[in-house]
Amino acid sequence: MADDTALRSRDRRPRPGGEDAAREAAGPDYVLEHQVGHLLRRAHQRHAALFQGMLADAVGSDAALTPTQWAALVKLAGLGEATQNALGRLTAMDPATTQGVVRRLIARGLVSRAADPADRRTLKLSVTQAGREAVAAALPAACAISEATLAPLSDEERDLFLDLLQRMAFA
Amino acid sequence: MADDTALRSRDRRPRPGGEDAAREAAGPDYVLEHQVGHLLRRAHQRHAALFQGMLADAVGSDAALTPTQWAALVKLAGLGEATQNALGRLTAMDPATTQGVVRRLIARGLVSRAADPADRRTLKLSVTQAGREAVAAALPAACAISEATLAPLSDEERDLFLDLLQRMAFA
DNA sequence: ACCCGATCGTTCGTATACAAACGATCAGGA
DNA sequence: TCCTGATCGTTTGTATACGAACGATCGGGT
Repeated sequence: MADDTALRSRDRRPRPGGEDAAREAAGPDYVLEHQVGHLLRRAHQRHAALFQGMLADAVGSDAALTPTQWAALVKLAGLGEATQNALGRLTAMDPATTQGVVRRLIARGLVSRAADPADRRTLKLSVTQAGREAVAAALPAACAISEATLAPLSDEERDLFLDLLQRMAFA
Repeated sequence: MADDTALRSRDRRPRPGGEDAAREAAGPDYVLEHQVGHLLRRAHQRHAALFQGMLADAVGSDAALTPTQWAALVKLAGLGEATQNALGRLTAMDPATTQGVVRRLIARGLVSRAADPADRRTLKLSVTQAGREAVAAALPAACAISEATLAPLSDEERDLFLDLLQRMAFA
């Protein structure tokens, strides 16, 4: 696997045209750290780290939920009842992902499923009493996490950022 | 997608006090769609979809790279040479993730590894000739993808958004 | 009544992403 | 010298995330 076609990476041979070797290698003006995609990924990573740490501190690491699980649980709590795929659409998860998330929530006793006699394809999901208590217990932390994620910005910047981000997300 | 917040909880008679059932269930003022974390996740998803689609159109679905693979490849091309973990740190991947990404890049012949006699723990990575050609081939698409991701925003908004996002990502 | 396209939930395969633990190696100090 | 802490890359396990394919079911049109 270690073929030797590699070790000519640094033969910087300034061509008469004047193009620079590093620019030739990485491309002109393409700085990874300035690309939206990379910045979105890093910001999302930072939020996920804050979420995991702060929620575990608030409710205990054994009762902690992932961001995705929290999204599904809160959404379902607000709906009262929903089909699995419908819940997935409202939380931006595809059916395969939703299946895993819901399965873990059920395994924890936070969500229950029931067959729908009117449509035998679907599953009616609802939040159990333990699920409602979990939402109530985690809610203050969830708010604090959103706060902490936005901490680098001033109040006016937060409003502006959220507005622009929303347009980026739902375009 | 018409989101229906109208679906209220099922058997709820409005109490004389006036408190609403959905608020009681999901918590007051916590609207998932307004949380930074959720918006970051959706925006990141949208970018990933654009990336996959546009890059496949540009270089063919068989030669396409994932956003993470592209980040590692471009970064390594700019460095000329790097250790695996060092490359991971520069692209915000932990060692376990980096290992998988680099392994796939090597399997495609875009990156090569060499032992470092000075430090037998490390692996020196570099971009192969095929890797440099892949970078050159994908670079226009990469720029177009960043453009397309920012398309919902005006020019001034883009600058502002990137500035705020950078502070969110690197705080 | 039948058919046919759409939707439901599931499964498989692949690719991030991270925690945790591991052996190997390095660097520095007693 | 030896020891000790740090770093390197790897592996395992878990959790998103998505494409693709699947059988079951629904609904509409004929």
